[in-house]
Amino acid sequence: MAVSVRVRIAPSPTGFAHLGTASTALYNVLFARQQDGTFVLRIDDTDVERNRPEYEALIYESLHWLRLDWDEGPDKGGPHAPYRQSERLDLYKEEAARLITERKAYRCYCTPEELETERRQAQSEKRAYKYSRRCLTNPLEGRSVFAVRFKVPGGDVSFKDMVRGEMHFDGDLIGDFIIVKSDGYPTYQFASPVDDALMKITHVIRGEEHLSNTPYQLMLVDALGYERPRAYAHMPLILAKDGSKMSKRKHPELNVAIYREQGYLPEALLNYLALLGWNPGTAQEIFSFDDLLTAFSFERVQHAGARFDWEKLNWINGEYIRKLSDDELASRLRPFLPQLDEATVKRAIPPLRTRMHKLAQAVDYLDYLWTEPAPPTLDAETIERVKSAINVLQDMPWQAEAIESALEKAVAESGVGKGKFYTPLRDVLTGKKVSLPIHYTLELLPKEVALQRLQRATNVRV
RNA sequence: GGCCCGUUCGUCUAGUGGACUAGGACGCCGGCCUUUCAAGCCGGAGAUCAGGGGUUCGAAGCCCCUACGGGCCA
Repeated sequence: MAVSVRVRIAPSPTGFAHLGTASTALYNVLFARQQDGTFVLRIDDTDVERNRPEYEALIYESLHWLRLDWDEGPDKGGPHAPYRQSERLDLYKEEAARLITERKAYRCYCTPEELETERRQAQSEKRAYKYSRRCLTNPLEGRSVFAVRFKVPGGDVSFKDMVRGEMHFDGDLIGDFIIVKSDGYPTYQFASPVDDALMKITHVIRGEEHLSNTPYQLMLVDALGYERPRAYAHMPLILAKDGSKMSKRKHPELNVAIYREQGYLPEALLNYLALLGWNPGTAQEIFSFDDLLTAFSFERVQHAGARFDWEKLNWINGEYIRKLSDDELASRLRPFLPQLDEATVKRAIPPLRTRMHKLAQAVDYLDYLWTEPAPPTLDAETIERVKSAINVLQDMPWQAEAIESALEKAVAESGVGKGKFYTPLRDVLTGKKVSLPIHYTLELLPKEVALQRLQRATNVRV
């Protein structure tokens, strides 16, 4: 009987929730659900300098928003608790001690300066640098500060990558590396495979930046006598628009929170993320989560990094917005329009829905409802037209279609085209060049307010 | 410096040796619709498949080299 699949993500709480975390989480969740497996959230918070508990909360928040829920984690518990690496330090120490007794690791008392010298020496001789093993072969006396190094066994290290196929690395090229730093904290290279093994992770799905770390971790897994994960999957990186690596400072799109703030729908973001680096081999572009569940496979994942493109995301998001029911759209819009009551938001939806690629744009179309625009200066001719509009609107049921036909009559009588007639009205009502169709612009405003804005405009002469 | 991964329209990509005059999507351009802006519909431009050498009757796809980009280790 096959052991059930267990996957995990292990984000570090070092700042805002990262887009890469969302992307990796998506692939993990898809695989877990496809395999009827378990998705684990582990917090990698061993970097005491940079980690903060409030950042951990941001990770939860973003994953919840995207509905990428986990089965085990620090907040949920589970059979392999604790799920925070900072609470597992004793464990890493024990395992490191075990390796030392078994002579698979050793204490290294070299100072950073000494190591730097070694490294430079190697470089000047045009040799690939590997630690000299001085502390193994010729231990120093009288020092107390040490790190723990893994005694790399070397040899061929192979593993299965679900994206790239069979991978081979030459372990002889890898020098003895540090697994416990001089401050007593484990390195990523050590804590990660230890936890994966102890948490019975069967498939490691992570970003491509970890591909070359894999042989390090595998040798450690073997040395510790653990079972290796059944397979890995190294996902292509998300790159900036110019193909460079994204940085927190220069690329706000790394922060998952901004998508919510700007009115991207979580399901649309997920759809876009799935398409960055993966494709189904068909013409389909829009995928619900369930669609992804049936269509996704690692064989169809791209091997090269993909650039992030706002335009395509905007299009996908617009597609999702247009597909939402009126009620659903209204409720999603509410946080963006606290100034408006529910009924008004609902009435705004029909003309609004095709005009947004993100929800925050509703504000641009509707803020005239709570912000009085500056009255424009009109010429005498235009004022006459505004007056005729007032005239025809005055005894009118305040309803879009009725307004439209009334206005059309006024346009016909004015002898000018709709454009010439409506543009000043739009300006008077909203102060903008772009708005919803004029009859909706009017209808959404309370009748007295609309008439009063029009009236006021007729008083300002050139 | 060593090792690893990559390179098809501006972008995401299809492509697994003949169906490739290299297909789709976003974006762009033009038209229709139209009171503005969108949406929608119709049409168009856009890729000597990073470069070179091989293998083959035949290469975007296989092999080698080079260039460039990215990652990891230090």
